[in-house]
Amino acid sequence: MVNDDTRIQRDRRARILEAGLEVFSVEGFAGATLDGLANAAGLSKPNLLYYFPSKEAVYLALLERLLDTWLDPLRVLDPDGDPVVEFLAYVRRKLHLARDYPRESRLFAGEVLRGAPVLAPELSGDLRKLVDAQARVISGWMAAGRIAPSEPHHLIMSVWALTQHYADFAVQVSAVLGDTRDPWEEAEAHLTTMFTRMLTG
Amino acid sequence: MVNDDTRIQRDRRARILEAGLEVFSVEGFAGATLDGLANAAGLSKPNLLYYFPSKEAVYLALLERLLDTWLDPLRVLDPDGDPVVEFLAYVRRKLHLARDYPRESRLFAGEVLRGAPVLAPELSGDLRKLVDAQARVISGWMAAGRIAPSEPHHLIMSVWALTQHYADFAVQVSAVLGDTRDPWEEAEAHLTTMFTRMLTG
DNA sequence: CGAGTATTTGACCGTCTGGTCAAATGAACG
DNA sequence: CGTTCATTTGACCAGACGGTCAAATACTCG
Repeated sequence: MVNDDTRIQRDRRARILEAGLEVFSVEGFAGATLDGLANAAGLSKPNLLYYFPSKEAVYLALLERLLDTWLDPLRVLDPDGDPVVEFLAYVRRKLHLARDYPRESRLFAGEVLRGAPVLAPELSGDLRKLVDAQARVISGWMAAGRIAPSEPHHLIMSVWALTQHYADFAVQVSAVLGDTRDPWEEAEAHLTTMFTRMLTG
Repeated sequence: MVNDDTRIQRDRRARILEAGLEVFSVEGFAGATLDGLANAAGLSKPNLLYYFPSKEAVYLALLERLLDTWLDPLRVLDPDGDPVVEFLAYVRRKLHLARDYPRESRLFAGEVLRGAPVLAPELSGDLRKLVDAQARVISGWMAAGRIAPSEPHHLIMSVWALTQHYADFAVQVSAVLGDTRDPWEEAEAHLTTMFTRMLTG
């Protein structure tokens, strides 16, 4: 049969990856167990291993998929648009990404925290190229006097640091703000203010 | 003998905590092993357990000690000083803390990432009080028109997010900046610029 | 239906891990 | 020196963990 990917295979793999996201993002790679993974996926352990050869394979597949979903919305920075509008749109996109995909954010954070044993090559490869490209656009804006000068790479990293913080340190954010407030809504206002001032000098 | 803590006990406990910091900050609680811990401390496993009853006890002792060293330099915000100078000094203090104690920073980050199973009470207790106090000082400055208005809690969290980022995501920072640059020096300049603009509107 | 393949599972295994224990060693002191 | 207490250790254990395997079950299609 030429059919290489049956409906059931797609379904099981998807469920395993979903479960993996849930488990790895909370327990970390070391803390997660095959039993827990299988349980969260609603499968028996050997059944899970029928679809992925090992725990590490699930983790790898997850990280691989992550980088796509994660970096893709960040590629668009139109050099010809209004710099402040463009940049603020970028900030909002990144913030919404953290808000809507907190597990992905934490999974990524956990990897990098441990020294990125798996993701290191991607970081100094694809990621760096992406940042360099955006830094060039921003540099252009600054050179043209359209936004206040600053260090573009650090500016971009500031966006990451600030947006991811709300996802990765959600517990701390809630503890500090209290339960009655909406961190994400406030974050959007705050970051808008902050980066507007940063860019307009 | 009235002496309840011999020289050798202090030494061993200190070595264990030092080893724990090294190991837990890289491997996380789940990833760390007693053997690895004992090895890093230069002790045999049962010998380590002679000083701490369990792996968790080492972790707990570490987190407990952490909060002191970690939050203490952040208490000083003089309401009567120059707001921008005061706040920038705060930022620098926090940045140097992250630079000089990256393992502590990562240990803390790992805890909070996993939902702060241990530290949660402290976060909504001591930490929140500390932040509230500082937020009040900042609010006062804003009300007096001495700095541009913004949300004080988020302003403070921005400092944390940005400074810790350079320690917790050091691998990513290096990957993005390349090996020839000095992240910490650049970070200090960048954060000075950023928060100056933020505060002066 | 029946043959053949895809999927699922219970039982099992070797290894690692956190932790125990009794015995050995070392230090202090009269 | 001998006694006493603190420290250290090799040997050990029970449970968890990652992973295997052969057998059972479900599914597909002629």
